[in-house]
Amino acid sequence: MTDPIAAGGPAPDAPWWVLHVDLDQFLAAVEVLRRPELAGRPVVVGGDGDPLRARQVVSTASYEARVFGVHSGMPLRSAARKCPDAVFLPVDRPVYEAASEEVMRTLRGFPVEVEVWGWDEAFVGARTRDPDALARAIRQAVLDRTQLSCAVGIGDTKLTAKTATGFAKPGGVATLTRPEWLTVMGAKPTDAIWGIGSRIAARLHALEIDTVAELAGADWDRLAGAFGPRTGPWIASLGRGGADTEVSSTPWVAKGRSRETTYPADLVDRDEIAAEVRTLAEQVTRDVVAEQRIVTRVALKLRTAAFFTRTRISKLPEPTVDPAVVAARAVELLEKFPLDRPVRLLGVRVELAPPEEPADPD
DNA sequence: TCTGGGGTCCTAGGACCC
DNA sequence: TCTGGGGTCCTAGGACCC
Repeated sequence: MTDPIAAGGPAPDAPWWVLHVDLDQFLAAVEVLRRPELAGRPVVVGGDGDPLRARQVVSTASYEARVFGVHSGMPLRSAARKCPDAVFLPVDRPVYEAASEEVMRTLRGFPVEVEVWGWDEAFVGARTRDPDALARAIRQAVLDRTQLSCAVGIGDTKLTAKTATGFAKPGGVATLTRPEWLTVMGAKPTDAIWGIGSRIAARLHALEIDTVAELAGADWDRLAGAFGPRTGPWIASLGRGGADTEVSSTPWVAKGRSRETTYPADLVDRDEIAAEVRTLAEQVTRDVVAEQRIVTRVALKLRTAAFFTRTRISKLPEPTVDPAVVAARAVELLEKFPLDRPVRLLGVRVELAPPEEPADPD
């Protein structure tokens, strides 16, 4: 029952632990909170909430909906087919942002480092002799303050902590450390590792590396040769439970911002395409100017009806905050595309100058 | 199942300069 | 003058994640 952190603050000479906090079915849970009558019902959040409209996908499904095989990334129409009785709701970003902020504030109430990883996730770093008590205290505090349930993974690296969370879901606490890593993960396929997706798994397979244990035993130079000087060693370290133990409360600073739209019907008219590009460019510029940031590069993304995606990017002669300048450059980039195919998606991304250092008062 | 939107980091290759 | 090597900047694309 002793909880050195909750009871007496941080323990400077205690071991460093990495905790991973992951909110359960976050979007759906927030929606149920604001509409208590939905409790216990299958809830699907995605797109504009219209399950009949094409080209929209599920953002989050409640556990009641997951039972029917509904999961994130699935087209909304498929979800509707699998679970016709589900309640379909539109994505409401400001509400999730506010709920997320409340959760993160709760975490920061502990004497720990808090590194936010999106709306529904954070890493927590702490020196403590009782990480399990800390994890349970965090879970309880989040539940008390926000009525939201989370799972907490405890580890000695970000990777082990994140992996432990998978075993803790929903709403529990689990621990995994590097000494136990191979016992628990060794027999699993390489893409069970956070950071290794289907493409890298396929390339590893070509090297006759199929399991986590095989990856752990793989030759580093061979991996560096196959994947490059940074990616190779990084993949090798993942096979052993990862090496990243750093958790930092330093606020995240965006390097870029983007706005993109998949259109319900393909665009074919050049002027219409240009007008949409202009709109996206002006929007994203307003977004970043509101955050007092300055645009240095402009990228245009275009996806055809056949799902062929290409990007063109260019650096501005000088940084700008002028939506018209960004829009003009984005439209210029459009000329680099043949525009001989129907367009399904357009996106404008801006890259940003590092924020100004706060002025020295002296 | 016809496939969203918003991010990050890494690699590779060409241009250009010394 | 027919040929090298290194460094930096820039763009395109790949891969991953939530």
